Amino acid sequence: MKTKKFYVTTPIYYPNDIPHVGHAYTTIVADVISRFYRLNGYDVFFLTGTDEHGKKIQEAAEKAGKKPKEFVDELIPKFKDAWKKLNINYDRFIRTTDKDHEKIVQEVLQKVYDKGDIYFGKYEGLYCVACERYYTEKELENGNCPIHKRPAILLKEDSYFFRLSKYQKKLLELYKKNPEFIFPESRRNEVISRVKEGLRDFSISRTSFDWGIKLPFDKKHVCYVWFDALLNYYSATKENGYWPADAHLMAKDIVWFHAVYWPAMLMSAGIKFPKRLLVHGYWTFDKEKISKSRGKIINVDELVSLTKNSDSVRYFLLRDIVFGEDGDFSEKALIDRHNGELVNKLGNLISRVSGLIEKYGLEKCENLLAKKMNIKKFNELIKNYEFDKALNEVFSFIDRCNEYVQHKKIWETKNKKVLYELADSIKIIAILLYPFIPESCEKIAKQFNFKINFKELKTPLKISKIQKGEHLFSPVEYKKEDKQKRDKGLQKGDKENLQKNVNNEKINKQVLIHKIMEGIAEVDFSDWQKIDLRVAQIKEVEEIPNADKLWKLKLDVGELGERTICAGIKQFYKKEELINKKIIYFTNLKPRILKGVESQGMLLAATNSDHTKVILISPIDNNAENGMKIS
RNA sequence: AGCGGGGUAGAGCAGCCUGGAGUGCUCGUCGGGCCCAUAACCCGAAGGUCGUGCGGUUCAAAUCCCACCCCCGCUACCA
Repeated sequence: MKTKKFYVTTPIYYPNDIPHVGHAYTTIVADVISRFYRLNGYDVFFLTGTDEHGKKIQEAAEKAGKKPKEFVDELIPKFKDAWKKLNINYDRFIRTTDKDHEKIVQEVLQKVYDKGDIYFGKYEGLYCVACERYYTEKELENGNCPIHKRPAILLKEDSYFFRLSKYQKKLLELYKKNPEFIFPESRRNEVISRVKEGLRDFSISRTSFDWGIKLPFDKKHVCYVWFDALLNYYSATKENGYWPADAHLMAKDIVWFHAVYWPAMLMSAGIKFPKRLLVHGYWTFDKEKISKSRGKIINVDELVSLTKNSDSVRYFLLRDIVFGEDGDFSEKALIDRHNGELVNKLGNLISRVSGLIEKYGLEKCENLLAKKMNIKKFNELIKNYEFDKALNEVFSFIDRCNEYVQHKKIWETKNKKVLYELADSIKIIAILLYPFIPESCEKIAKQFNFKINFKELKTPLKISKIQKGEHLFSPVEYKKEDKQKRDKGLQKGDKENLQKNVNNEKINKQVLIHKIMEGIAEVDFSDWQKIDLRVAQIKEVEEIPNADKLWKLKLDVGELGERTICAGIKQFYKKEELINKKIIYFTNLKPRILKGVESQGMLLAATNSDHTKVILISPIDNNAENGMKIS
């Protein structure tokens, strides 16, 4: 009989990152899944790795005075060490610089090119001349380069594009036919509704740097990010037969690429799709977004050092949140679970039972206690990725065991049969928990003399000499009183008290709302001063593809030069009506990209409540000069 | 602005899809028990207008529908 295969992946990580709680979570989940399926007799292949190409790496390497390959070679151990610390048992660590990967990427590129799904065009992006690089809207600060504080300009570059737009229908069919393709469902719905809005072709090559895989049909170009990166999943298993993947693990930020780009690429190349994308949320740290710049990053070393136990970290991350949703990591939360659940419940149970057995011994009997553990339910929960609930099942069984010791008063009765039931139950607990906390479970197995596999679950534990041994987990003291946190708590409490007082005094809610509204509506003069309004003249009016409400306007703002904005007035004003008109322009509104065009501010217009009427505001006197300030 | 997620006891959550007494979990608080165990473990108690609407559907709403308020996230050629 052929054993069933199971192939699970993590995303490949950017090697210049420090492995932090987010990376750790994804990778641990993949490890838990792979260990679980292995225990169940599947032939598992577990892939992780790094994404090593691209301009950023090239630049970082130059800065360090190294060749890119040399540079990344030095970064890889950081990830491998992190995974070792967390007991991640992967089968291959793929690097996009691996020769077999590069070869396969080129093969696929050629296939897709031959099919006519790649065409030559121009890439347009926001470019800082001083840095000689493109920035994304997010990276820019008010449209300015974060380093040079000067505006980024729109620049064009030769590039090859992948015809993503061609695959809209086929993708929608894929989602419809395979509802399980994207998990959880909310993500699936999100993707579907966005794909329905239409797809834009995406650029797959660059000529502005050369640290990447060369396009087989044009050696001047190197393959750019996603096309190269996504293919790792396929290239790692093309030869060994594990493809298609059963589960791609990832955080929600890269769902779009995996749910849209990836299957479209595979369709084009005539390759089978992966079966499932497992999408999880973000981890915050003390309720704040994890970011390097704000110093809110918690790396794997720190993570493990908090409880000095990698199993605690693995346990915490899987137990604390519902898979798919966002979670908050805090030292206190980790330590609370470590002490409360691992030390006091599991550790203590092992300790007291092994101690009693050492003193009184065992006598075989039927394990009635085991009926309280629903193994079938546990398995179902894991197969549905409900790790928190699965762990809860085991931990309530641990509670039942602790209760059993208590109620049976073993220290008085010295009942060897009851002790046997407990020992056999501990065997069950350790086997079930093994995918989550492998190191501790192996210790238990050694202490109680059984093997960790699913067959042993049903095989009664054989009698052997059991000794008390060392503690599985040591309690950790949580010391620091975070001032900030206390302050936050106070504020929150105050707000609630206020609300309660308000209710008690039975103030008319309408009056209250009115008062609040007034408070919000009041603006300090200093707030007003932040707003820069100017007279501007409309110089050009252009269409934007696929935009039925927007005009792209070029404005002459006098001393501020020329600016481009997108204005939602297409339905109200014709081109001719706008050209050369003087308007009032809000210059320092945060720029944003609308339909692919950066809008650097907005114009002022009057509008009625349902927005069916829009009237431009214009200086009453036509000799108002461009760039004049409104104050 | 659009889309998604959330608002349940002092704190953190689950329950909602598939309606059935506010059910459950963890921490904290209070009382008791036990002495095998890592100051652990066991039993019990207090504590909630389930964001708002005396909103709608229903015999029945935390759960389904509608409106509103507040928080958080995402908005694609970015690792």
